[in-house]
Amino acid sequence: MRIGELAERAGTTTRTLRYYESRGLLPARRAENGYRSYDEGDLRLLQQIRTLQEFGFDLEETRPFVDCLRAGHPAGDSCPASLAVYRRKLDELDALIGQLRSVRAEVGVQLARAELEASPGLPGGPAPRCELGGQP
Amino acid sequence: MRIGELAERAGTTTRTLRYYESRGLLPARRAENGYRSYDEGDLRLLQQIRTLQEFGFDLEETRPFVDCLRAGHPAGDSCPASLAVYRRKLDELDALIGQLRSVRAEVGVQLARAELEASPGLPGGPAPRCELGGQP
DNA sequence: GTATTCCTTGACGCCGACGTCAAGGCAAGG
DNA sequence: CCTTGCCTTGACGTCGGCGTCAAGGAATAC
Repeated sequence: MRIGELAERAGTTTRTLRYYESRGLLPARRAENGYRSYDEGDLRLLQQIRTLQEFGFDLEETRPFVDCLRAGHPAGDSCPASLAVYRRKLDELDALIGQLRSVRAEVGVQLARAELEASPGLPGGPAPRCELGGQP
Repeated sequence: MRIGELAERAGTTTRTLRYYESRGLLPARRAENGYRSYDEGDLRLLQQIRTLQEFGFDLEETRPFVDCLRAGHPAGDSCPASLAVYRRKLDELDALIGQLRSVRAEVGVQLARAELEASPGLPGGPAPRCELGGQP
């Protein structure tokens, strides 16, 4: 099949496929007229790449999976190098999620504090007195 | 004070300050010789920007806080526009954290499955038979 | 004077994963 | 023949937040 059909079947664009090829990730055979030519195996490679990309993997991180498939293994993650990428990604995700939760908590605190300071007294009720060390 | 001192006191670089000025975020008065001139108020504005940046706010998102401070309010988040940014950021963080947790779970599942398929039998023990529908 | 250090503006570089436009080739249909 | 639609390579643009270099002016120390 040609590049347009492969792109459509994988839900991506021809530009993306040429980009992958330029990165050495998905090289293509050539027809006599110079057109790129792909087969079902290439579609599987491409689907592997796209799946990992959707998970937020860098292109370079998908390379072990692609190499693994091309080496004849049944799945992209049948090779130790792919498992190593999985594990590294899990660590990255844990670290990132931890940071984001920390930031979320801090922003939440700031919002609560700012809202309190912005409402010195609500209509219909007395404002709570929350000064420190107070026995009035 | 001049740009170098302000940058150092805020823990950033002169390039960054000129960039902020180019974005209209932190304009500077000029001394007679053309040098940028800042005061303690500018340091406070800059600290506000830097704090939010460390939280992952875009530069544009810090603008309401800076405007609020410049309008004479005691804190950058004393204004409704700043609170709105806080709330929007909280929503963004919640969404992002949710996505990342989902991805983390999925990657974890893939890793576990791939590890299982990679170890058809451990040395020292019989491999667990987990085929479907089996009464041997 | 001169050496040093600060300051100025301007402009290009970077990163990742492509988007977009340009100029042209090739195949098929009418 | 002409049009349409696919394909080719090449090259520049995008986004954010600066880094880095270049060429030159200004203030201070010696």
